[in-house]
Amino acid sequence: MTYTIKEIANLAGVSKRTLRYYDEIGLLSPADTGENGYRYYDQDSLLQLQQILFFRELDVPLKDIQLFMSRPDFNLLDALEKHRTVLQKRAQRLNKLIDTVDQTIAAIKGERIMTAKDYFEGFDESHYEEETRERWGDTPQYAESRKKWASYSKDQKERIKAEGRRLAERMVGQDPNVAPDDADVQTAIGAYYDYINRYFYTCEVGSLRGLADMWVGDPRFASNYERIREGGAAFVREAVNIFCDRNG
Amino acid sequence: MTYTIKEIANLAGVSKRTLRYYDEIGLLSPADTGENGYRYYDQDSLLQLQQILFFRELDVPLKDIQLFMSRPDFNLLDALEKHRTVLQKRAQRLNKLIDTVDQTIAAIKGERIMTAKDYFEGFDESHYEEETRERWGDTPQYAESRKKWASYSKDQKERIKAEGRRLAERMVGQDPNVAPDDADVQTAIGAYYDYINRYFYTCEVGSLRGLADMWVGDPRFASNYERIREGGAAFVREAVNIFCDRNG
DNA sequence: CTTGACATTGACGTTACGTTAGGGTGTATG
DNA sequence: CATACACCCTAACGTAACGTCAATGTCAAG
Repeated sequence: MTYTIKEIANLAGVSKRTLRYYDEIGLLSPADTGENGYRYYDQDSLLQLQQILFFRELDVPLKDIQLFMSRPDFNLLDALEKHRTVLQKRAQRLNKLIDTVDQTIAAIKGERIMTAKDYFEGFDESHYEEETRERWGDTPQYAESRKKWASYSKDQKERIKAEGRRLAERMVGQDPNVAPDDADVQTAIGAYYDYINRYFYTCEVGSLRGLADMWVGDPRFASNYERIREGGAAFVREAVNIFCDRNG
Repeated sequence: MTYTIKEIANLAGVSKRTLRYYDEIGLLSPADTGENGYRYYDQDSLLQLQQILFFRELDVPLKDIQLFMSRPDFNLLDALEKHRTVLQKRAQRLNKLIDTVDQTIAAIKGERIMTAKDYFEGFDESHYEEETRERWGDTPQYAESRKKWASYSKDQKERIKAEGRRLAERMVGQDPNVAPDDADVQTAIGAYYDYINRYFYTCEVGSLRGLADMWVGDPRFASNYERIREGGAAFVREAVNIFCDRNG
């Protein structure tokens, strides 16, 4: 199923201009571009756009969204659960503001005394943003990947993302007959490890185990891996564990 | 009680730059400016800033905020109650988004089937903004005042607001001895009526009754009027009724 | 084969500030 | 009395995330 730009715009409730802009900055490229230059989106574009809109809703700058979603350790389920808690915080904040409205009304009617501070209860959201940043990694690794990422051009980013997809696919092997300790597979994992260190953040070999665990639950990886072999993600996890045992 | 720019910024949780900017565009001028150019704010500034922040929270453009708060029919209590309902709508919307998160998680786990539209439930807020506009008068009068307002320079706006305050004060009379049907008072009301028609929107004489009713409950007018006479707002309302009876 | 609803790429405009840069002010302290 | 230091100012440029033309190409339907 493919969608024209207007269809996806109507579905998601965003403007066509927004989608072109997201394409322009490399945040959301169409799945396919026709001979005529028309943009065509697919099912996966929809999920990506949904993620983008969740981040945007939470006031994350588009550049950061791009980084988060490109990082090797980005995980859909994890992201959704983070969105959930931040959305709840937001709802709490709105209720605080409603309280402030009520108190102000009462104060105007003379039924209540308020301090100057009370009039602004709920407005200052700085500590919520703090939490968001914390959640999305205000860690040294995050800082590092952010810095690196900022130095890449749009084309470079595009190429890095593509390379990530290519390397990820190589890890599952060429055909269903190879074993997890196959030399090619192990080499591919090493290449992926280098990829992370080169383009994102410095990490230990052991960190790969966590990533491999994630991939098992992530439909974006799973569906790709299943095309090669049944239980593709589990296979990669096994291979990664072997790699870590040998090189950790 | 006066506040320096830093004090008010800390109280409200906004930046000093924001306050300077609001001064620059004439949205919130300091109560007083020192010889040295320092901005000094007072209690009333706090209430005004709170209003601004409520509007801003609801994504109302600063230009519109300025118009709304300058209009003769702006009423604090009314505004607060409108904010309240819109804030509640927002909270509902957030809950919708949380639902969408949960559904998406369930869909990823294969526990649920979603249509393309379902993935974006809660994002499109256009109809909420519609409501906001409706509430704040997507009426011919609103359109008129908006158009007029847009044509004024910053200085003109400043002068118009000042004239409004001046005319409003004149309506309560010079001293506690004059009667509501006093010639000067009635002239002042006529001038205020002209003021509305000239600078904001075309209205019937009878519309003044509604305004006068509002003023009785509005602390900003009340406190000004009380300085001249006890029950100043009620006095003005009576005078306005007489004016409408005679000129309606 | 034209009409009308689609699509495209520039390119400039806008909002609401953030961010220096360069400099004056006010008060506490050595 | 100087000097540190925390505060204030204006002026000016920069930015994010699009909105809004303008000029042009494309495609399905009548």
